[in-house]
Amino acid sequence: MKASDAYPITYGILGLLVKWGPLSGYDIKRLFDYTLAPMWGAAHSQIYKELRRMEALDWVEMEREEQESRPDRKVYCATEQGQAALRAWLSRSPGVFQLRDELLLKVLFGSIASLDNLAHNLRASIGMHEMRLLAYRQNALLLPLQASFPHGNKRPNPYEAGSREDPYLNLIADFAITFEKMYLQWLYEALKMVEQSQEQPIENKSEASES
Amino acid sequence: MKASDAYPITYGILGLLVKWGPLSGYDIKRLFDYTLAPMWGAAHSQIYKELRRMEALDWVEMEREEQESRPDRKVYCATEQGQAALRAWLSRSPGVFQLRDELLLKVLFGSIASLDNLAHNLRASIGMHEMRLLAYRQNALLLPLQASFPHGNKRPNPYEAGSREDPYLNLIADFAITFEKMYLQWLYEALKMVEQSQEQPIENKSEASES
DNA sequence: CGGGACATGTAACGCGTTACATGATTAA
DNA sequence: TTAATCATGTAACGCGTTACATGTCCCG
Repeated sequence: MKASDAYPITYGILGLLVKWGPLSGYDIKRLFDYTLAPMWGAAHSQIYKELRRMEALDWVEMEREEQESRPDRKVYCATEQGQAALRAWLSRSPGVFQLRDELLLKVLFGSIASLDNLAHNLRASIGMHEMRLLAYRQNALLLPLQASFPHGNKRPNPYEAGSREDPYLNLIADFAITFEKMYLQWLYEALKMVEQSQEQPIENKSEASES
Repeated sequence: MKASDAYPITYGILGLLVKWGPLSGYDIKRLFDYTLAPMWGAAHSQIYKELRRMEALDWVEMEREEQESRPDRKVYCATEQGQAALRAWLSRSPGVFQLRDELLLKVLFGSIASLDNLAHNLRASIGMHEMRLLAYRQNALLLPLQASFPHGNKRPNPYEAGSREDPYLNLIADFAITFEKMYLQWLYEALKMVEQSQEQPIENKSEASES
C-alpha cells in the first residue's frame, strides 16, 4: 500500500462503504450527490473507475447480485486492508483546501465588462445557492439514507432509519447550511453595491478631469 | 477562438493583465498567491504553460526586458482579442462551484477512527485558518499591489497606490474574511462537540445491549 | 410515447499537482 | 552559511470532466 495509490475520492468511497455498508456504484453515486454534496463531488464514471482500482488493491470486495431485465448490481464491501488504509488516512491532518470559485473571479474583474452583466451573474448565483440552501434545510443530505434506501437494507445496520441522529452528519449539515447562508448574504450585499453603482454611473469623488 | 481554448485560470491571468497591466509570469504568480488566494490557486508551472498557450492564440503579447545577472523578465500584455475573449467569458454566468474539502470528509468519517485523532485534525485546521484570517485582516490581498510592486510601475496606471479603494477588490476581501470567520466558528463548535464526547465516551441513550 | 429512474460502463482530454532544474543576489 | 527572493522553465501523472454508449421499467 503506497500513499500514491489513493486520493480523497478513494477514501470518500471507502468511508461510505464502511459507514453505510455494502453499496453498489450507483448507490455510491447517490450518496456523493446528496450526502457528500457539501464537501466532495464525483462523476459516476470516476466512481466505477475507482472501485475497480480499489478491488485490485484488495481494499474492497465485490459480490454480484443477479437481476432479471436490468444489469446486475455489483455490491462492494470494504476489506480489513481497506479499513486500515482509511484509518491511516484519517490520522493525517489535511492542509487548507483550495476554493475555486469562478464567480468570485468574475466579480473581481467585474469592472472590465458592464455592470448589467455583473448584476445578472450575481442574480443567477443567488438563485442557485438559494435552491441549495432550501435543499439542505429540507434534509437533502439524508435522502439516500431514508427508509427508501435502494435494495431496502438487508442486514439491520446500526444506522438504518435513525441516521438523522448521526452527530457527524449533523455537523456537516450545519456546515452546509451556515456556508450557504453566509455566501448568500455576501451575494446580496454585492448585488446591492452593483445596483447602486448602476444608478449613479460615475461618482466623481476626485473631480476627474480629462487625463 | 473556441470555447475549449480557455478555462478559469486562463481568464484569471487575462483579467490580471487587463486590470494591473503589463506583468511577468513571476508577478502573476504573486498575484495568484495573494490577491487571488481566496478564489483561485495556481502553480507557477501552470502559469508559464498558460502564458505560452495564450501567446499562440494571440490573446497576449510578450516583451522581453533584459536584465544583467538574472534571467530576462518576460512581460505580458493582453491584446484586443484577449480582452474580447475576457469580456465574452464575463458575460457567461458560471454554475455553482464545487467545494472540495478533505477536512469535511474526515469529520464525516470521524467515528471510524479515534476521537483524539479527529480533535487533533480540527485543531490543526483551526490553526491554519486562524492564520489565513489574520493575513486577510492585514490586507494581504493588496501586498503585491503596494508601492513596492516589482519593477516600480513605469507608466502611471489608474490603480497605483490607490488600489485599496477598488470596490471589487474590497468585495473579495470582505468575502474572504467573512468566509474564514464562519469556517472558524464552525471548527470551534465541532471541536467542542468532539471534546465533550471524549469526556463522556459512551453515552448510552438506548441502553445498548449486545447486538 | 417521451422522460425519468435504474444500472454500468468506455474514451478523450487537460488542468492541477508535485518534483526536478538552474543560478545570481541579498539579508540574518 | 543558510535561507529567502528573483526569475523561468520541463516532465510525469492522474483526477475530474464531458461526452458517448446500452437497455429495461414505469409513470403521466
